[in-house]
Amino acid sequence: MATIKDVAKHAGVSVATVSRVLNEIGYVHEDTRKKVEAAIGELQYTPNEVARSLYKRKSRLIGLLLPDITNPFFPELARGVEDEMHENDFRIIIGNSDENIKKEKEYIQTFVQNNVVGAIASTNHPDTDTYRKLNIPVVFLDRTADNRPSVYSDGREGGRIAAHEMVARGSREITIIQGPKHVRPAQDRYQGAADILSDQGILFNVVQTSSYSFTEAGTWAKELFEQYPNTDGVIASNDIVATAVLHEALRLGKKVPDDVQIIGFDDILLSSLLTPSLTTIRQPAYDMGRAAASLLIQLIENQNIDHKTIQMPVTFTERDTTRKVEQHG
Amino acid sequence: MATIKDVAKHAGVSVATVSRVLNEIGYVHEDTRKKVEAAIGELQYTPNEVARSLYKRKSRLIGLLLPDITNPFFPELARGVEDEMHENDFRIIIGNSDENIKKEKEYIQTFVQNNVVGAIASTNHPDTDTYRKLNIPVVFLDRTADNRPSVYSDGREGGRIAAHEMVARGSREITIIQGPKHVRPAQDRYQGAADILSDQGILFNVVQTSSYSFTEAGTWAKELFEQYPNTDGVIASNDIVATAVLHEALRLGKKVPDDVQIIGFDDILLSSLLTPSLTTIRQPAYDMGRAAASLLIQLIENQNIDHKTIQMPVTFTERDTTRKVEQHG
DNA sequence: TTGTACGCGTTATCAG
DNA sequence: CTGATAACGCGTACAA
Repeated sequence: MATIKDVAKHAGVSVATVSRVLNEIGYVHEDTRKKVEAAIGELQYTPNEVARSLYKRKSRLIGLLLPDITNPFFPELARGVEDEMHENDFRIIIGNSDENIKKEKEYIQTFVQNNVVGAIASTNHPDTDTYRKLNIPVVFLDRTADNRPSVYSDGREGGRIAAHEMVARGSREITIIQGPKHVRPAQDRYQGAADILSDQGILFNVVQTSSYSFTEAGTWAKELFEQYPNTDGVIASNDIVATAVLHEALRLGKKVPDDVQIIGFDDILLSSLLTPSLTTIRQPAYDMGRAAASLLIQLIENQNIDHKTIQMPVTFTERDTTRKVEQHG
Repeated sequence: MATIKDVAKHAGVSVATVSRVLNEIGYVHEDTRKKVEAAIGELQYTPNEVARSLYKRKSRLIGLLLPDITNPFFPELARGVEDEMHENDFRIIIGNSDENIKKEKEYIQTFVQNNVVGAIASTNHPDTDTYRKLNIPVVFLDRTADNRPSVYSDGREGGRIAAHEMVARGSREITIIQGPKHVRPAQDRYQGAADILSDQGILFNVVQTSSYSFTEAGTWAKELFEQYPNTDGVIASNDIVATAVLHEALRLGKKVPDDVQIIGFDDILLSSLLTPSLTTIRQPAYDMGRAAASLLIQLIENQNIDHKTIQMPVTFTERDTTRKVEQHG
């Protein structure tokens, strides 16, 4: 790898001059600029980001911490982040936390050790010292923190919509799957749904789950129908769980949506491909990723930020696990 | 952030001594070690990886280049890489290439600018200068390169198995979906299947596709059944395409697997959840990621490598888009 | 308009 | 066993 020194020698100038043309700063004569540029071309020189980073105490790297890239929801998020960052010449160091505080802390630490200029984290523990003591901007994505920059979708509203639509379509004994207690968006969804149902005086059961793993989801789905065999509507905490419920319902010989309606959350690719295809509350995952990246960049560049918190809209995506509502005049 | 200098001052020693205890190199008196360690603890000091990287001209970072993390096959790969790397204290800079040579080159360049010690790339263009001129080890993952370190699964054998099983289950007018021309594993699968079918003198059609996007897959699926309405067996280039074919077949009122059998490739989560669930040739994606990471680490540490090329086995995963073969005595 | 020299935080060499 | 100090590649005062 050629260094700035090589370029300087090759062009017959000093490193300072090379640096000037590189960074387009200060005055440099047109002729010498040409020489330098020629040298850069010949040597195929590209600046060493590490040296830059050391000197400036900041890199062009940002850290992205996700629970598990293997969960279909997160790649969308990640891709949104990546695209926006790439367009702005930032690169990404990525890590999977498995919702494990220790791993999380470890990653955040190596992020700072590598001089990242900011981080995007999807964490359930935004209020730990890990983040509080950080002196780089952090945007919380999906999993929210009060009064901290964050991008998330309106889970509560999503829950409300789900409940509302399900009732409108005739379910009367609804079961809400509550999702992991420590996962805030899951709780928001639950709350929203529960509120509506309570308001309308409609009976509902609650099933608590503790992870998003598909195999475990199957177990809970079984329990659900054992405990509440008469459930005629299930509001799941996400599409993975909804899928497990759908499979179990079908396995039990129930007709979906006639015997039991199901509404998921997220709208991952899978959802539209199931048979019957899954009605769900869609989160704009890709756009959330982009928004988070965009917000982080603003934070990094210290621009004035109006809204440090961005809530994205959620949309009812009607498919075949819910009944059609009659079109009256 | 505390620096080594701060620690030195705090402990009343020189930076050299701190460096020694940090790196456990050379002699250092037990007492002074204690002092230094105490200082490190109090100041919560962690070494600046950037400075280290600058001096040593190598970091603890590796680059991971994937076509598109949004394609369900790649997160598995990525996770395998990440887990293995994490266990060995390497961190990952990730990039999506979209199979775009320019983007690819750009990423590789920023990888080296950041002093990565190695890279894992899933690329269709391993033979470009981008990689040839690189003086860090690169492991090619999934997409293979001759005579270069690589990890891939046996696509040819997979194709053979698919053809064999499909014939054994009675299909007589088979259509092979060939997958993008520039994607080597797709061509291997095609070749394997075509070989078997030719050998056995069985008629087959070929449909060529040019991407793995799901929406486009739908179009090809339509074309397939328009052109070859009597097809009674489809060997798809991957599970995404197979899913599109399944949907189209069902839409046309065909019975699967009675009228038409379908075999996919990869075994992504989706496949087991479809109705009917998808018979497929499974690739051990996660393990492939881990193997690639492991191989790269060996390359980095310059250990003796016996097999620079690792071919992973592929397994026939029988589900419900193929008929059951009779169990004779 | 250009060059010299220092510092970013570390490691390694070489005296002591 | 420990401490100065040069060097890694770059950017920027400051001088010329």
